[in-house]
Amino acid sequence: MQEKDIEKNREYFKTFLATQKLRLTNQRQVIFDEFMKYDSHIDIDKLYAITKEIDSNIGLATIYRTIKLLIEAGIVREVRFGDGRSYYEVIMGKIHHDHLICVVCGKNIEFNDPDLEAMQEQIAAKYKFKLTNHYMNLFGVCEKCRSLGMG
Amino acid sequence: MQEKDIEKNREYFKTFLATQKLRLTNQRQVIFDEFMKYDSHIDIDKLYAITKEIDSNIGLATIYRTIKLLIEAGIVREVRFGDGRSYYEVIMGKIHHDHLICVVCGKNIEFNDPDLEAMQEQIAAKYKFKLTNHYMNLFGVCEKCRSLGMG
DNA sequence: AATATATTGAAAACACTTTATTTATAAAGT
DNA sequence: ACTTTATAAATAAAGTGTTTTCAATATATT
Repeated sequence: MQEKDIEKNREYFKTFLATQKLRLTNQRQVIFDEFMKYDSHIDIDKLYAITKEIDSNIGLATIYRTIKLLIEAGIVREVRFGDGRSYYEVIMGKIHHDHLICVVCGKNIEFNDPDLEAMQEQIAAKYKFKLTNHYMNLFGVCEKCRSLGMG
Repeated sequence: MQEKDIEKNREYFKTFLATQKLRLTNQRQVIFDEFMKYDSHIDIDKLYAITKEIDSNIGLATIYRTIKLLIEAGIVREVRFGDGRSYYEVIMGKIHHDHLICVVCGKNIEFNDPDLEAMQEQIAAKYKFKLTNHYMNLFGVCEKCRSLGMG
């Protein structure tokens, strides 16, 4: 993400905390910053490892709690790729994207397709739903893995 | 599902077990039958409860193990709706469907859209992926919940 | 029948996540 | 500044859902 987008999100997070009468503690700042800097979906362990390098006695529970806050604030969302783990990614200030995952090598491509987005809206409208969010994961085998005969 | 489709799947499951040198035990039969009869995504607890009524000392571990077999056989797939639980649904002998979920009341509509399926194939082709499967969940608020002012 | 193999339920182990408790920190009041 | 009060933190403990272990049992093969 661009620094100006990060800055916007930081302001939003501050406002969110303020309205909830919560504090912007140092731990929350570190977690927020490292999360925004990381430019892809990240899992708890990775985020824990990264933030622990900045502030060595940050707790795992605090990571969980802060991520929950970020989700509540609408800055972040949870995504899953079928490996049982939860991943988190920034959504605020970014255009929506879906995932295309290679089941052999695990390569994970983020893509955006406006036509697809439009079609999803149409489907929702057909069932008289007002969409709030959506997740789409396409699983397959990438070109490289196919050329290596792996599927 | 129609009984003839269930029968087909049963045959397939039997063949699958045979090729793996596994046995079609009574527990596996009961779990298979109840799963097929249930006409929507089901979670472990529910399946456990249902099968336990048929055979009162069926174990939870056996449910997990049998579901794993059914997934390996390609008869069933796991789906998740963001509530932390895993659900399972029959895919063999049914056309693919996606899910439209009301975030207020939890209503879960299964829908199939051929145009959408085609578009997914196109996207995969663009990235030179060979699709194996895909999951799409649309989250929103249904008409009823909106009319009640719940979102 | 004897032997080998697969399957089971129950319990233990496991991984991920949440909650409870005590301690530390920050804000507000004096 | 100093005390009071409230909030957040780390750590540890508890809670989930799922998988694995294990001894006992059932099924198939010789």
